[in-house]
Amino acid sequence: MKVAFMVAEKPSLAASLANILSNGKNSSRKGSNGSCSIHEWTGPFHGETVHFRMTSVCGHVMTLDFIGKYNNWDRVDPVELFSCPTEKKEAVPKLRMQSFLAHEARGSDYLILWLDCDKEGENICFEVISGVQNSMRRSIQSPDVVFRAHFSAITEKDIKGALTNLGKPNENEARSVDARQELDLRIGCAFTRFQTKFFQGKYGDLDASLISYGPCQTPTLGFCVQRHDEIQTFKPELYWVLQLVVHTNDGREVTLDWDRVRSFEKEIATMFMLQVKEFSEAVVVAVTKKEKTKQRPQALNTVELMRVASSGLGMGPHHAMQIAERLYTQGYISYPRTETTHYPENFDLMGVLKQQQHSTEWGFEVRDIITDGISKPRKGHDAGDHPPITPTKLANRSDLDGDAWKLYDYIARHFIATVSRDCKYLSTTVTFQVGSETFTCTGKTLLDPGYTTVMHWQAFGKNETVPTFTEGEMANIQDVKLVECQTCPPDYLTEAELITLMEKHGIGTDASIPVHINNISQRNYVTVASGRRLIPTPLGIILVHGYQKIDPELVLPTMRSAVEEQLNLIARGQANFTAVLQHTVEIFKQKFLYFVKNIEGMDQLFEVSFSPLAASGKAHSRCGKCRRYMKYIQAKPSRMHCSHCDETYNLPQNGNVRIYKELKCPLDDFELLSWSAGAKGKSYPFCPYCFNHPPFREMRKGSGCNACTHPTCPHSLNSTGISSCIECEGGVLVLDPASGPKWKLGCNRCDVIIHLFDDAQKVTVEDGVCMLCGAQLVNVEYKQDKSKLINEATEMSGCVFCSPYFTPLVEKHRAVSRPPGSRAPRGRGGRGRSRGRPRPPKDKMAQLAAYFV
DNA sequence: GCAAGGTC
Repeated sequence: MKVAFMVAEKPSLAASLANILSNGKNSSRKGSNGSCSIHEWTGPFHGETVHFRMTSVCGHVMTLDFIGKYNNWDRVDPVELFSCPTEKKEAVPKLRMQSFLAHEARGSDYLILWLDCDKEGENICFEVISGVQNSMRRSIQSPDVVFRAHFSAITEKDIKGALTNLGKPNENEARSVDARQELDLRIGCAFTRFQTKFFQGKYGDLDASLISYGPCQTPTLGFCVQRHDEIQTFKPELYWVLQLVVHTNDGREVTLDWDRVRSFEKEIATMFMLQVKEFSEAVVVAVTKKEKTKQRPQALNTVELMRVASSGLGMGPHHAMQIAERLYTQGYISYPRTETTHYPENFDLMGVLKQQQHSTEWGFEVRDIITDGISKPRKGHDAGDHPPITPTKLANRSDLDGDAWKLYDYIARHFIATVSRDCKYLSTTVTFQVGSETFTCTGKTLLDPGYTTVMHWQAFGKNETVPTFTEGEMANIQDVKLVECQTCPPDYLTEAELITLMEKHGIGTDASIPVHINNISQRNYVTVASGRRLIPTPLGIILVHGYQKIDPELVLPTMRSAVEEQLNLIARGQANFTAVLQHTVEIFKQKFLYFVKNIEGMDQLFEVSFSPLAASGKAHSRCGKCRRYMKYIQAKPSRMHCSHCDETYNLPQNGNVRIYKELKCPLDDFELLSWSAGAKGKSYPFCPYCFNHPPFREMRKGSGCNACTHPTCPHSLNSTGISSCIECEGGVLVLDPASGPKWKLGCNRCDVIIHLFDDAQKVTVEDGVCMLCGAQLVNVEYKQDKSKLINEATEMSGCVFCSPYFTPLVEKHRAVSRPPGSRAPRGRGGRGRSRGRPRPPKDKMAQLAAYFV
């Protein structure tokens, strides 16, 4: 039987498609990469019965990067990034997606691509094709091997229709994405590296380990700074409002609105007031009643979800999407990333509604709708991706924790609102005449709350009704006065407004908008204030003003769409890929060169707000070259700076740096420092000079004394190493001599930590080795009354792994805040031998040799 | 250490 291999963009879609196409009769198994599943069934295709095998990727298979040597920030001039070679790498190496696809496609006759129907999806089609091309039974060049399914909704009609009407993947669209990737990479990285190195090399209090530039994040920041500038340059203006208070016939007071609203000239306003003051009564000249409608919402898409999460629930878009993702994988809501606000024609609205009818929160309202019949949802926009976001099963408050519940509550209420009636009210406007001047008052009377019973935050307040007046009635004027007011500056941009601006200008996508907002906040360009308003920091303001000074296009919101217009030429086959790419790269290279040449313009702004390196930080430890104190700059990235030598030395990050007993490095005379990521983290002594300029070939840049191969220095690996690491290949467990009284050994490669001899006064590594395992012996000393040794001994030597009297005092851990991607702890256990000791070296020199293989 | 775009 022939095999048709089919690939979707994500595992959930593969499952839905398989279910539809097989009429629910498919078998499923987990794929070798642990993330993707394979669904199989037999069915008709091209006039015969074939075996269908459907799986998915997880988004892009590949990612673009510069070839290795161009990733060295110290040796590469950023301008080279506009022309240097690039390569495609696996986007998530641990998924081993290429080999997974090649394996599952083996021996297939047809390849049917079910990727999302957008340009990114088209690009992923070709990533899949290149992954499976050697696995197919026939060449992918053959005309009837590779097919593309085009679908605009995940419905039975659409999906089955797509299978019987297959097309071909669109190479032009895919190529336009290739071009976009290359442009973003070259432009973003060139500007980012240049700015970062330039300003970090000059200023000590930037508090930013990275000063990034990007075609999406920078215009995003631009919006926030633009509002800041509007606030700063705002000049308040005085204006006057004529306020009239009349009596109703039941004795209440009503303040009326002046038809002229306001006057910016006091004399004129005063003149009107004097005219009105001539009268003691206002004539009711008209009472108009009009039925008005507040429309129920359209079906929910991602951007609206993020807006409401930010403005209504106080959740940032990034956080909100993480929670939405979780609700989705737990089966509470439908796929949360979609642009569509229109339910598919055959969407089972009643089915979804019925799931909610026993809710303790909104079951009552739901049952009402079921009884009265649902209102047809408003027409929305169908982007052809996923259906709108809806609940998919009932959750009660106790099923979900805080934010997850808040988000689910909103999604459910929003859905119910879309099938509810509109809110209807009567708007009554009473018009009063006083001499030449007209005044009004307007009130609302609720006729039908409709959807606002479930979206209760949109319901009317109680005091919005207007008192009854009848036409021709005379109302007593209680008071006439002129109120002096001032125009107010706008407030800072809310996150919700920013999302709207980004959407409007096509900056980012529904999936990347939260990422860009998160970026500008994490990079310290904006802070999130109360009400989730975004206030730019001095750094953010200077960056934007700097671009505006040198080349305003760099921060213009139109820049992204201008580039995309070029890319669309490729997508539509109207221009040659290479020609467009070269042309656009060249433009940005010229912009880059101009920016570099004129960086002084931005630097002048930095000078005003930031302090030069030489004036930053606190005197700390001595420089080995000039013997003067260097300054410790704490702002990210923390550094040491010698103002006399005008040198900056990088430091290990994310921990505390202290002076280590005023000891010195024998090689360069720099004062030794000790770095620690806290009591449960890693720690080691280091020389600030060797850390940046490793003295030995085998020592990597960014290493401490625990990786130094100095033959005699008492702080080197040679003197403080105990044994090869019990977990990783090639690492050595080294005593941190500065860690007491919470003594610890740490691996100099991985994040294994061994806590030992708590509260001991002194721990030293001895010359001898353990006869059993070859580890260096250790000597421990306790104060008399603090001894934890057997018989309250104050001093003892032995092997931390093999000496039985030591084992109760030794405990293995993993450093907290271990780097992402590292393996999870494998449980407690101090004795390496228990898991099969990985070849303990026989002696110190062998140990060193083993370390550097 | 960098971009933006997919997705987990």
